[in-house]
Amino acid sequence: MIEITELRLSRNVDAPDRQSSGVIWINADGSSNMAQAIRLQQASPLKAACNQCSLSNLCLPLAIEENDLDRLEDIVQQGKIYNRGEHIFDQSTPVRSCFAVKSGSIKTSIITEGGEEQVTGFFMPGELVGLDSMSSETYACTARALERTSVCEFPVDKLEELTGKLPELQHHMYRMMSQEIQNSHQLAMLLSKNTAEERIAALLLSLSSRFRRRRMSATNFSLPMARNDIANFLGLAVETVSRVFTRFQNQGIIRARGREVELLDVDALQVVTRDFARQGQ
Amino acid sequence: MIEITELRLSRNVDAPDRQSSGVIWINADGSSNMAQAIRLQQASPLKAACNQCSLSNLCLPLAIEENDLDRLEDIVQQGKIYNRGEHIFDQSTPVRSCFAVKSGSIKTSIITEGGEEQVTGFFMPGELVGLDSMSSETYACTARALERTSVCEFPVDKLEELTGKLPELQHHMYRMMSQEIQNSHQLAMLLSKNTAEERIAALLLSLSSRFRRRRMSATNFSLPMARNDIANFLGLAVETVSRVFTRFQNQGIIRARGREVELLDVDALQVVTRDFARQGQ
DNA sequence: CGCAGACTTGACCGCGCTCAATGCGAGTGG
DNA sequence: CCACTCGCATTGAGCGCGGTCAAGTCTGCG
Repeated sequence: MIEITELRLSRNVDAPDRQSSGVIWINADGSSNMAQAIRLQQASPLKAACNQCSLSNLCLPLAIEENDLDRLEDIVQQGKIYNRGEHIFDQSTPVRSCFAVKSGSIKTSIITEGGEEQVTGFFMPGELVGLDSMSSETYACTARALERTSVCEFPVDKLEELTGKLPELQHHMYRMMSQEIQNSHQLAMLLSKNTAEERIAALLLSLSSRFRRRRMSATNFSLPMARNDIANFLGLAVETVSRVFTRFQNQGIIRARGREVELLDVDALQVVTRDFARQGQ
Repeated sequence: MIEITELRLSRNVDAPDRQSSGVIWINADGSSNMAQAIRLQQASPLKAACNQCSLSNLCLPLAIEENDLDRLEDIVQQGKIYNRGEHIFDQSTPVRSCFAVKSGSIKTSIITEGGEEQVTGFFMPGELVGLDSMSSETYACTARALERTSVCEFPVDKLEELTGKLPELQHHMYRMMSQEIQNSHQLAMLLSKNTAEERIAALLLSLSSRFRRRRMSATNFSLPMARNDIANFLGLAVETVSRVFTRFQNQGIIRARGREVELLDVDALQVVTRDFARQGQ
């Protein structure tokens, strides 16, 4: 049985990531985390602390033995920050790295010769961006930050070298890449067979399950992307997305104000996505 | 610049594959190749001869040094034959192997809970099937032979083990898998943005370029799949596919009788696929 | 020869796109 | 503080592409 709730990368996520969000916060005693951060960086300039990362149980470290973890930490560059709209990498430029989202979110898209954009995916914390360009000459897509976003960078040449030495990591890479293929096939299926309502219901459920994995509310979250991106991703017009949202709202299935969304009737959403399948049997 | 001509796996192909087609032919002198084949198999029961395969320059051997080739031959099971409609593997069954097409052709598809089928790809000689299930527990799709088809089988556990030892092979696997992701994204794009004519033109061009790689005619070939499969793959109704074919024929762009197709005006087809892009700039 | 499955063709209609206007919230400057 | 703007989201009216339904034609195969 196939769950349609995974439209994007089932490599998962976890936990509140306050300490990894790249935000400087002020403690009650007036101290901030900035001083610590600077001291940490100075002590070990590029060395990351995957073992202390709240996402470690579902990011790449998940596939690695405790004692091999430092080998991964040797190659990763941690904690780069991108502001909303900034490019993490650009289509057709030479591939250097793939990236793990630490906090925030990323969208990837392909630009055609004519300048048309096609959004190919949304990436949430703990998910890996750039697998579609792994071992390629140039990036197959462009990755942009949807909000203030912090990422960990894995140079592909070093990553390849490491996976050659750590069979479990290699296995994990294969699994994630084939997952990526499957997700893309699921998307293709959604695009070719389903109505606007079914597509949007599927997306909402996908986001919901991905928020749940981060131990955040699965029914109450805010969309990281604009309506425009949703429409583009799902092969719809913006107006259609808007109309479906209000239709769902009138039916009492969801409540939406701007990007804030509340799922009031998850079962109903699941019924919508399976609607087209019912007549099959 | 992105070519839309690659809807399916750019891992390529080559050459007439008469000797690898699994067909027994009779020579002018009355002798056949069967005796030789049997003798060969007896001499080395399961050992394949990748170095003698006409597809070796574009299949997996392409990534391997001459002297390492026997290590690949050790794990491959060569020359299994499937008749039209037979299953190479089934969705949701445990993953054992991925397969390279030697001759014939394969379609892969996902079956939903409701019994709906979605064709996810067509595979021609030299192309690798099953990458979407690499390192998974169970196959993500079902693979069926579209005609009499011979394949080489690579057990995934042994393949993984081998890629850990041969960095170039690992690199090649990554590249093929990311290609697969890219192709699937291209398909998603086609499905979400393009008209029926554009989709079909793109498919014809994709097939054309893949025939050319096998040093066969790029303008004169016969479709391995039924109209039904084309429609399903492209997210269209069979009737629409039919109508577009006749429309193209009336415009003098192609000539089609049943599965036999002749591309009369390749440029016109390319214009069709780029049509939607023109208004972008 | 006759049947079944694949393909083609035609008539009709609905979903979702297009075009256009309006609503709304955030940021900016007077 | 309000007025203004800009980007984003919503809502409405009209229509065209492609799906559906229904015949009819072609083709291969027993």
